[in-house]
Amino acid sequence: MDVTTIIDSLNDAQRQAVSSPTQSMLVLAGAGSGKTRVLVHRIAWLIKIENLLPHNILAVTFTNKAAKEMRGRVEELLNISARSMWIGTFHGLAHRFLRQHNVEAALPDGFQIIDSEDQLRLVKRLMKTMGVDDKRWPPKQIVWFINAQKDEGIRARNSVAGDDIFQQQLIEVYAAYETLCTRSGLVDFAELLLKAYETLRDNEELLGFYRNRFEQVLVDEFQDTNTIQYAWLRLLTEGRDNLFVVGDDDQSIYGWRGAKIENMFNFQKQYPNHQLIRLEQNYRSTGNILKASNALIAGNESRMGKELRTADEDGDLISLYTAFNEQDEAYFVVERIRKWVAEGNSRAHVAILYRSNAQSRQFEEKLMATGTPYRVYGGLRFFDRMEIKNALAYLNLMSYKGNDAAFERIINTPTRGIGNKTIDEIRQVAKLEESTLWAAMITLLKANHFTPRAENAIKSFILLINGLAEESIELPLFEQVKNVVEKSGLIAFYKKEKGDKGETRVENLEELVNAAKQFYFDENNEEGLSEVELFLSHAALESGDTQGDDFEECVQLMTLHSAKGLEFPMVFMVGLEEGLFPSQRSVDDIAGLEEERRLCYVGMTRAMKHLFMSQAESRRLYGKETHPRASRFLKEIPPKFLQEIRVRANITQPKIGSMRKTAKPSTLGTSGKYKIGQRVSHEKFGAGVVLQVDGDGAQERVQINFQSAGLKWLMLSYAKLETL
DNA sequence: TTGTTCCAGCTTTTT
DNA sequence: GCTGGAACAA
Repeated sequence: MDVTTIIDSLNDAQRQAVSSPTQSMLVLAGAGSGKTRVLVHRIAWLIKIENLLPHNILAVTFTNKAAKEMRGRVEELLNISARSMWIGTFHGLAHRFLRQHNVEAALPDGFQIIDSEDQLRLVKRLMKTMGVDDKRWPPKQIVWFINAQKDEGIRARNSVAGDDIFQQQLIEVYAAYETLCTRSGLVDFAELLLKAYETLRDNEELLGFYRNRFEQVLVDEFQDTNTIQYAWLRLLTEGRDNLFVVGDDDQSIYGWRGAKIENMFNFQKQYPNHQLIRLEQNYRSTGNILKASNALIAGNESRMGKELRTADEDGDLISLYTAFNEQDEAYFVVERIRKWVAEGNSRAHVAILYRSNAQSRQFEEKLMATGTPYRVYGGLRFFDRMEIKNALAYLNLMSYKGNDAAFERIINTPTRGIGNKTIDEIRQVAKLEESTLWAAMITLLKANHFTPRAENAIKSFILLINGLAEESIELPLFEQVKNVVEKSGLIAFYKKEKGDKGETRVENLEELVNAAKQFYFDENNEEGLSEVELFLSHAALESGDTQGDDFEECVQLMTLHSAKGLEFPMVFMVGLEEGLFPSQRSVDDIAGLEEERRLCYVGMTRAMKHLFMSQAESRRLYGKETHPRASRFLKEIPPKFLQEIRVRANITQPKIGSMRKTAKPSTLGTSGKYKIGQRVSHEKFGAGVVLQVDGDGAQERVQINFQSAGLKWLMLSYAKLETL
C-alpha cells in the first residue's frame, strides 16, 4: 500500500486535511465538497502512513448509517478489518463505554435503554403519583426540560430555580425521574451521554487510559454537537491536541434540539494550535444552483465564511413556480416529474422537499392518482411500532425485572384482567417502598393484598414472565422472540383487532422474529452482552433507518431536515411561503431565522442539475384558507438565477372571494361525462360510484368509491375510466 | 373493557 | 380540518 491510493484522488485542500500529522484540525466542509471522503481517507492515512492501529482511532458520527458507511469505506479502501476501531454514534459509543465500565458509572449490570416514548410515559406516570398538575406542566415540556438540562450537563441537584415556583416544580420532577431511573436500571438517550461524560470526568484512571489510547479523535457533522458531546470530546483530547473535526456551520439545522453551532467558534479558541482547512470545491451542483445558494446563505450574520465553487457549467436556472393553491402546486410538481420520467429519467432521482411533514399529503394524493411510485421518508420506524415495542418489553422484563417502563407497558397487554386499580396499588407501594414495580407486585402478593381475581391474574403474569425467561435460556435468539410473541398472547391479541391494522401488526411481529433470525451476534462484542441483551440495545439505539438509502425506483418525499447529506439530480422545494418556510415560529428571533435560512441552503444544495422552487398563493392550513406571501428567501436569491414558470396562462385565476369554491370540490362538478352517482369501472380498482367531481380541464378529477378498493381520487386525464 | 365523544394542539428528528 | 389522547359511558 502506498501513499498514492490514499491521496491521489483528492484535491489540494482535501489532501492537506488528509495528510497532516495527528493534530487538531477544523475542516470546514461545504455541501458536496467530499466531507465523508476526507474522513475516510484521513483514517486510512493514519493507519497506513502514521502507523496507527485501528484500535487507537476514535471516529464519531450522528447516525448509525453514517458510522456504518464510514467503517465500510475505510475497510474497502485499505482492504483490512476495521473492527477494532471505535466508529459509532455518540450514543452508541457512550453505551459501549458504560457497559464496559458500569461499575465505575454506578449502573447495574443489566441496565437498559429507554427511548423518548418510554421516557414520556414514565414522566407522565411519575407526575400522576406526585400529583403534579399536567395542565400547568405539560409532560412533554417536562421531558424537554429534563433532556435540555442533561444536554447541558446539569443534574437535578445542580439545577437552580430560585423563587420561581414553576421552575421548582420542573426540577422536582427531574429529581424524581432520576431516582426512578436509577432504581429501575433505566438509561435514556441524554443520560447515556451525560453519564459517560461524568464517569470519564470523575475517574482519573479511566480518563488517562482513554486519552492515551486514542491517538486521533475524529468527528463528523461537528456543527451538530451539543454541549455535553463537545465536553466529552474535550475531556478525551485535553492535553493531546488531537481533535479532528469536520463540519459546516452553514448546514447547522438542529439548534432547536440542542446543537450548538458555537462549538465551532469555541473550538477555534480552545484548540489554538488547530489547523483550519476550507473545502470549497463543490462536486455536486451546477453553477447557477451553487451561486444562488451562496447568495442566499450570505444573508446570515453569524458564519465562519465560505464560498462554494464548481468547475461545472452554469446549467439550468432555478425554476420558480407560483401556484394558485396547494393543489395546483402538487399538480405542477407531479406533472414535471411525469415529464421528466417520460423523457427516460429515473424517478429515484427526484426529490420533493418540504418544511413540514403535513405537506406531503397533497403530493402523495397526486402521485397516487397518477400511479407514480413514491416513497415518504420519516414515518414510524420498525422498532418504534407499538406491537414491536410491546414484544420487546417482554424480552426486556424477562432479562431485567426492574425495568418499570417495560412493566408498565405489558402488565396488562394483552389484557389479562389486571385493571387500573390493581396497577395503581402496585405503583403506590413501589413509591412508598422506593422499590421497582415488579418488587412491589411481589410484596403485595405475599401480603395477600389482592382480590382473588386480581391475584390469579397476577400470579399467571409472573408465571408467564418467569416461564418465558426460563425457557429462553436454552433457545437461540429468534426462537426466544418467537416464543415470546406467541406465548405472551400478543399475536392472538392483535389477530382479534379488526381491520387491516391488526393484520399488519401480526405481520410486523412475524417480521420481528425474522429480524432476530438475521441478527448478527458478535460473541466477542465489546459491550460484553448476551445475544438478547445486544439485540435489545440494538433495537433501542438503531430503531431502523428513516434516512433515504436504498432508493427504489420511486420519487423521494421528505422534509428538508431529513434531506441533509443526500443529493438528487432533480429537486423540488415546495411551500416557499412566509409562515411556512420560514416557519412562523422561527421568524421572531434572528437565530431562528438564520437557522431557517440554513435549512433553505441545505435544501438548495441537494440539487445537482434541476432545482424547482414553488409557492402557493393560497393554502389551507389547519383547516383555514390562508393567503401567505412569498418566502423572503425567494427574494434573497438574485433574480438572475431565477426563471419564472407560468403554465396557467390560459386559466383565469379566480378572485380571492371565489377561491373557497375551488377548495370545496363537490360544488364544482363541471364534468359532462361524470356526474355524482355515476357508476364507473377502472381497470385496476374495478367498479365504483362517483362521489365528487373537482376542477376542470387537465386538472379535473373525480372521487370514486370503489367496491373493493375503497375511496380514491383520480385524475380524469390519466385514469382510464369506463362508464357503466 | 371497550367503544364513543370531546378537546387540545399543530415545525423540524436521532439516538 | 385532522389526529391522538383522555375522559366518560355502557
